Amino acid sequence: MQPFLSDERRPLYEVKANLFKGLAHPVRVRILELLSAAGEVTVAELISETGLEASHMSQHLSVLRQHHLVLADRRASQVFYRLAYPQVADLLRVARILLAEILETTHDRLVSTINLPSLEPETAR
Amino acid sequence: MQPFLSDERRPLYEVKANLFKGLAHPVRVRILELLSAAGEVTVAELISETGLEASHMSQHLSVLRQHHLVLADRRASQVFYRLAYPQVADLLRVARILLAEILETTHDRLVSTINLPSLEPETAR
DNA sequence: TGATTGAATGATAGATTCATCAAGTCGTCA
DNA sequence: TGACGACTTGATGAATCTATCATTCAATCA
Repeated sequence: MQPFLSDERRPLYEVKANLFKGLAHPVRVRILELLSAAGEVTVAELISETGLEASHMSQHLSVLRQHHLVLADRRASQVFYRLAYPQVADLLRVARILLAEILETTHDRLVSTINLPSLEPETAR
Repeated sequence: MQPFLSDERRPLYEVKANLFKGLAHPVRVRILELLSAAGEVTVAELISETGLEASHMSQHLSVLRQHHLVLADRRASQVFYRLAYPQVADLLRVARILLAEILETTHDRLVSTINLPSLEPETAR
């Protein structure tokens, strides 16, 4: 495993693919969205919000930390997480825009597939 | 496997994670970047550009198609690929911006780690 | 101090993804 | 037609990732 970007000679597309790997899990996306919305959240809140087992949550948070996507700091007995950069939220936003486009197009295609090749004559109308 | 977004009741963060999965491989990022830059590229060009084995390239192209990220069309004996949506290029761009930010911060931290806790007195200068 | 709660780490089996090779499809052209 | 070039699909072992359980660490408080 080498989710780090330490090696500056690594081609950009590898580093970029690596970033996407860090985002490639529903739980991690969910975490980042919660942090985007709330600014700062404790692990306990993340757990109750997602229903995940604590150690499982910790593992995903660890992945996000290794990818430099979130920052943690401990205050008293709790650990608070937040986005490491506002650009992380930008990335999620742009992804959502792309998905909206894809879903719309796919939906349209589906609808026209249903409507056009019908062998029956239009009923009523 | 279900890289499709057919199920509209699926929570958005799952669909989003799935999108990122489609992007989570250096070869696929590379392909998308080539398509972003050139508009339209044949499989043969992608192969010679990346040095990949044909079947391997095909598999990655298949993943990208399933994720609705690229479109293929056959003209004569060759198959041309292009981005399915300009927003795909946007996503790559935003990722690059985020990475630049991360790399800069990481680099700065590294430099200050090297400079500050030095026990030696500054040499010459 | 010892017990308790919040969180991280280690270990591991099961699931997914990747790279490679063999085989198949589709179009062109001799 | 049939042989070749351009791709795609299928199958498979190796590598990676995920979910779960057990253990450990860190801070609070009785």
